[in-house]
Amino acid sequence: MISINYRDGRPIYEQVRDGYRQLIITGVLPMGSKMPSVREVSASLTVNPNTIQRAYRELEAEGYIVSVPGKGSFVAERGEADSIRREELLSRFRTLLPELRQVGTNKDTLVNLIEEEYNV
Amino acid sequence: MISINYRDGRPIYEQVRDGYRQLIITGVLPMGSKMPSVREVSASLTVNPNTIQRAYRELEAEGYIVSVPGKGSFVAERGEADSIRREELLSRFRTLLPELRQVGTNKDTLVNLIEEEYNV
DNA sequence: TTAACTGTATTAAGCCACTTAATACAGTTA
DNA sequence: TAACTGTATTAAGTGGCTTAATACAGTTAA
Repeated sequence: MISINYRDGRPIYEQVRDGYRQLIITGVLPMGSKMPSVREVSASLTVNPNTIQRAYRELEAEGYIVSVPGKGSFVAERGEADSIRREELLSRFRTLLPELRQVGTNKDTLVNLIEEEYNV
Repeated sequence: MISINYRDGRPIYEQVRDGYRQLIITGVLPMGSKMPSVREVSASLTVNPNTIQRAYRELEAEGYIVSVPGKGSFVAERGEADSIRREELLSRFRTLLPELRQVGTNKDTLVNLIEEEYNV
């Protein structure tokens, strides 16, 4: 379902977390669908179960999945999870702007990039 | 001159590097001016000299300062350094856009943030 | 009911980046 | 000459990430 990159400096649990978050946000994993079990992901990626557990724990804290002992983990209803994530991304966006301006980035350059993104 | 935050998860050398880069970009440290010596910063922040040396080494690699053994480190001419940094920031900006869109961020929200930033 | 699954928790160990520490060397400057 | 500068090296400590080996409780299908 997802893949990890050992040359990536980021911890494996972050790569797993971000990978599944992306699958959920893009709708590849629809609401209510069952996530692969911790042990399944662990086996398919040849990674310790504890590492996957940590990724799932964080996804649950973010509101993207719901874990039920004995049953499994399931993709949660979105909405609140998205708004939490949106604020996080907007915060990074706002941080980026003054820095871009300081190094001489043109305003139109940025607006054009946005136009391109939304005109697809 | 700058401060570091131990609760921040980022390494100290990154905080020092980013802090001085900011001082240079904003013009607080003008072109050609002398940077505080590695030992001075080390003493004022109560941090090992090697840690500061690493921050300076990276700032020099980025083109923001020039270090001369025996004389000191000096703020370099900007231009090339800024363009390297600008591409770095633009890359992050481009990465952020599809993610923001996916979680339902409105295009005008982003454009307005840019307008505000540049209308100051 | 039993067997095989599920999430969850714990303890111990290893690895590696970051950091500290203690020196050392060469060039510069007052 | 003495005190500064950047730079380099080696050794050790710390903490986060990861692995490993279990264990427990709840769920589910045979």
